[in-house]
Amino acid sequence: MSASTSGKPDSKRDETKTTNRVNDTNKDASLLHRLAGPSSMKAGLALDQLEINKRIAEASKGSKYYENERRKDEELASKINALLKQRDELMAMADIPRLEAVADKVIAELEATRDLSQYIVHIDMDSFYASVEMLDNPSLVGKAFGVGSLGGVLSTASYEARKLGVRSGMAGHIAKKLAPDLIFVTNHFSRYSEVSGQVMTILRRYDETMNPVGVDEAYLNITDYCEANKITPEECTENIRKAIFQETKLTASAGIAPNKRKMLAKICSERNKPNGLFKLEFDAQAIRDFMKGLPIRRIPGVGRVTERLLESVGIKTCEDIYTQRATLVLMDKHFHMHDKLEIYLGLGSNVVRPWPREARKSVGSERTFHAISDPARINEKLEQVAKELEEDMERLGYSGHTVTLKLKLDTFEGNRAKSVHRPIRKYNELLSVGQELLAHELPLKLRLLGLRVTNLKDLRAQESGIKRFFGQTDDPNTRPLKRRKISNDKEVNTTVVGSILISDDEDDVDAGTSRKDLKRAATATPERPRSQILPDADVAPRASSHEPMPSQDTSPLPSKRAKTRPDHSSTSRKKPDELRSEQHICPICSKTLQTDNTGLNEHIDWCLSRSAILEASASETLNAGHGKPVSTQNKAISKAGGSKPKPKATQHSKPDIRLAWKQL
DNA sequence: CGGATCGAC
DNA sequence: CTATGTCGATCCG
Ligand SMILES: Nc1ncnc2c1ncn2[C@H]1C[C@H](O)[C@@H](COP(=O)(O)OP(=O)(O)OP(=O)(O)O)O1
Ligand SMILES: [Mg+2]
Ligand SMILES: [Mg+2]
Repeated sequence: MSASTSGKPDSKRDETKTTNRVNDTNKDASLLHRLAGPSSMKAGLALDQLEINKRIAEASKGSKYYENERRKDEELASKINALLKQRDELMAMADIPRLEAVADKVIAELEATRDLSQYIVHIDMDSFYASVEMLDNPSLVGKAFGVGSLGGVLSTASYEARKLGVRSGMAGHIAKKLAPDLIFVTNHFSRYSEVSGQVMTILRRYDETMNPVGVDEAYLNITDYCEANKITPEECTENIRKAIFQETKLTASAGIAPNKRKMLAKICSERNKPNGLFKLEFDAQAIRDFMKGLPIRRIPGVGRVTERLLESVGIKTCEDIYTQRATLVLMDKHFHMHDKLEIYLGLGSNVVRPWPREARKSVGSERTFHAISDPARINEKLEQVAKELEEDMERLGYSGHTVTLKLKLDTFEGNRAKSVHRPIRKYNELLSVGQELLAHELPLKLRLLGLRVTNLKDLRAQESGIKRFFGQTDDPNTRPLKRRKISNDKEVNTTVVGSILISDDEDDVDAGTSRKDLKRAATATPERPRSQILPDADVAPRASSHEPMPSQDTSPLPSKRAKTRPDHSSTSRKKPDELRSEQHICPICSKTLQTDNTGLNEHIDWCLSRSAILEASASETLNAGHGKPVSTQNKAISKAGGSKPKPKATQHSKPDIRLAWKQL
């Protein structure tokens, strides 16, 4: 049961299966597994993994961090026990063949939606931060080093260091135990940002709508490019990798597949990590075979906790998803059958597009320091955080309406957060709100303080409708972007009449600007009392304009793209891609529904139990309107009275008791 | 809607 | 002795 909120060392990536098998049921083994995360790469390492885990456990023992992890691990374990108990009860009564039939039907329908027409490429730079560091300091080449600090956490590590078990997210001192000769190199975020900009610029040449994900990776749809230039996807991708290498001297790995996120292309790019390419065969059967052997943990979105949950019901590889489909149907609420079946089939979205500014939902800043309880000193930390946050908000061009305070006790546990509403923009506002929230919690010993603003207002967005004289501070290609919900604000135009607008703007990435910042050190040592003046430390993960990219594909924006992708759009229209918009097709009864997600789920629940009860035969006939055009889509502008305008039908909070009774 | 969890880079 | 920072999604009540 590995778990824990705080980031564990990067695991994922491991082939040589999870060695321990005998100890697997052992509590210690699970905790150990979580602390370390499977690592190892190719063969060779398998043997060492147990030893590595052991050393990590030894080094961790006794620390508060470790104790907190252990606590979480136990919580998860009991959660799983409860889940299994429920499953056993349900399975005892269930008509398994029927449940499997339900899943099989969904599988058949999903298979029918498979779209192999697009060439989606995922590009990911190799050990990015580490590679940039080697670029700037060639003497590091061939050495085992980590980027970060002893006493801090590592952002990443060189491949030589990885061979010894060192990973992203690993505490420096733990890494040192694994690799006594490990070299520590400090982060240079603005450099990474700069290089990232170069890479992204190259990628855009192959696909304007290229979709960056973080600083070192991106998705591209090269279908048009290949067509126009009469080259194969492999050639195109190799050209891309060559261009990146020639222009930046860095290597990247790539994956080519018919869909991206959550699936194939991304998985393929990791297939042969160091400087390689992997293209999946564009054939339904080949894809299904490819998926079969994959450990579910390799699926983006499946982390330690989910892995544990699935493993508890016998699902370790994607093939097991099929074997255990009855359980998935039965406990859909917990296991999301639909998503899992898509994974089993290797299906996924093939929509690639950049992230619009309006998609940002929050801006925050937080900081870890050696635990303190003195209110005055805590307040200083709050001031720092507030100041940094104001700078970021200014730089990014947002103001916000709600602020939440984040705290972490010296025990690592009990992260707590509160929030307040009120228009926020400047430092003093952030600080005073933060102080209010903090005061309410105070007698505490803290190791972290953070502030985050949500309910953002985009200060650079063209004024809704009428005024938009000011230069385009945004994407040069933005056209008549879809208007959002106009200002439904009650509060009339905040301060800032046009004047202040466009303060600095500078545009996207702060491209190597004269950033003399010496601010927070993400991966660096947590707060060095005195001295510690790293004149260079440009440390600070800049949140460049575009970078987040949630799994959701069905994003708002209408496609304004001039270039058209042949079928693509029409093809994918076949199925509701993911299921988020408004129209859905029930996977059980195939009816088209006009409803939101929860409405759809409710319908499916109803539909499942219905069809089970009434024998498959009658399935078609009865379908009283469910999934009806879902009531009013009230935008709920009325916050005045009881904000409960929605009748919200009966909520069967009953978990999975749907198909509980067996057929009779 | 706020808070806690999970996941990712 | 020692364990980051930033952000999105989802579920629960
Ligand atoms: N947990 C983390 N905390 C802070 N920074 C991180 C973390 N994980 C990754 N990063 C940063 C450093 C990485 O170089 C960069 C890109 O991540 P990622 O692509 O996952 O690994 P990587 O590029 O270092 O190695 P790989 O060759 O496996 O891709 O993001
Ligand atoms: Mg990478
Ligand atoms: Mg990456």
